[in-house]
Amino acid sequence: MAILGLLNQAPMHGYELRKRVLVLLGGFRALSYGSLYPALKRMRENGWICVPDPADATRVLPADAPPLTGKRGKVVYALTAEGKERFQDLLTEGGPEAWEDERFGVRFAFFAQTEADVRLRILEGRRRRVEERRDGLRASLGRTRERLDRYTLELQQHGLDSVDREVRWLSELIDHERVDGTQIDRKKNNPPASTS
Amino acid sequence: MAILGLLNQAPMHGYELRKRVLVLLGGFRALSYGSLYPALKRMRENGWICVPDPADATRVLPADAPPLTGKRGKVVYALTAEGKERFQDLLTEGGPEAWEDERFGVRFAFFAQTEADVRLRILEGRRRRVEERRDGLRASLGRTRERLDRYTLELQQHGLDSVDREVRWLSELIDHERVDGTQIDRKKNNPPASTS
DNA sequence: TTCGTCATGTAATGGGTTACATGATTAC
DNA sequence: GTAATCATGTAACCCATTACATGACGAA
Repeated sequence: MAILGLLNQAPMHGYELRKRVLVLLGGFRALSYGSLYPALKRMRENGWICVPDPADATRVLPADAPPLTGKRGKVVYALTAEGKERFQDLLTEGGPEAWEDERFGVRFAFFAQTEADVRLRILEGRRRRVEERRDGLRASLGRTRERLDRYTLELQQHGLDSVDREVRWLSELIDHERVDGTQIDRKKNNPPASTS
Repeated sequence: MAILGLLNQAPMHGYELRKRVLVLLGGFRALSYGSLYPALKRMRENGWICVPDPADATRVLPADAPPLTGKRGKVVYALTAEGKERFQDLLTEGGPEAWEDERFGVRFAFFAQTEADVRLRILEGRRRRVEERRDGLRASLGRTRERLDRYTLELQQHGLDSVDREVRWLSELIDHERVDGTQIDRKKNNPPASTS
């Protein structure tokens, strides 16, 4: 999704993509080349992305052509129509896939392009998820507080504080969304315009 | 390390181990069976853990024996001498392996059994690591603040706040360690007693 | 007696990383 | 000219998950 979303903003080559993904996800850790390039290959085989001919932008290089052995240059990728469609589909998903830890970050990074109702659904789902974790942690901490050594206690407490903070953050975002949402709802009586 | 450390506290069977690991790591996510049991198998082959005969605790079941097909019971694992040694070695590690994200949590969970100087080294390494991330994030945020949409900004800001909080947490722990450390150093002029 | 949870395990699969190999371009 | 970084890719590997298969035990 990160790749599709970035290519949706502008065509670019793999190396550039890698740096952008890194920033997008908060500089936590870069995608390795051994992961990035095969992914691009697969996406190309799936027809989601293509390599426009630099000499003639109306033409697209065939999917199996350009090893360009010996002299490799930059390979600029662009989204195809299917790729855009696929990205739009991902943008519409509002189920658990969108709020579990692995994807929430990427999902959130493209919130500006996500419909208001989907945003709200994801934020609420995420909050429920994090609240569950918080309650579990709180319960376990309450049960075992006496038996734990200083460090384990410290670790669990810090973990609890962290999820607590995340819940508050999400709640603020949700409140904000609700305010914006009602404002918009009052303005438009027609279905949400698909601003593609 | 989690498995070795838990078995170092008391022998137990796989299922129990799984629950304990979950609590140890802050309830984030349980180890899957497909990961746990093969790991136990490997550790047994390595001679780190063994299965004492329930009928006669002085005897140990051979490593290849107990599929017990048809009627399987609980398989209680215990650390061997080599296993304890291996765990002690892990406890002594104070390099990057100990402060990178993947291991710091587990490492910290066994701090009560870790020497004071190793603890300090790990905490300082960890802090450096998180500070680096914070500075990178801050710089990137400063550079791109104007061009970012509300949500990306919100995400990066929240990330920055999180690492900031972690740095403060680590600093408090380090201060605390330093105070305790000097107190202990004053008391004992002899090398640190190995309180095994 | 049936449902939930305890309990152990394997096989297929997926997704990532590391290490390697190559070469272009830029800055000093 | 040479070091750093840009740039693309492959192959081997590691490690975890999912899905599956089996069965014991306690409570309703």
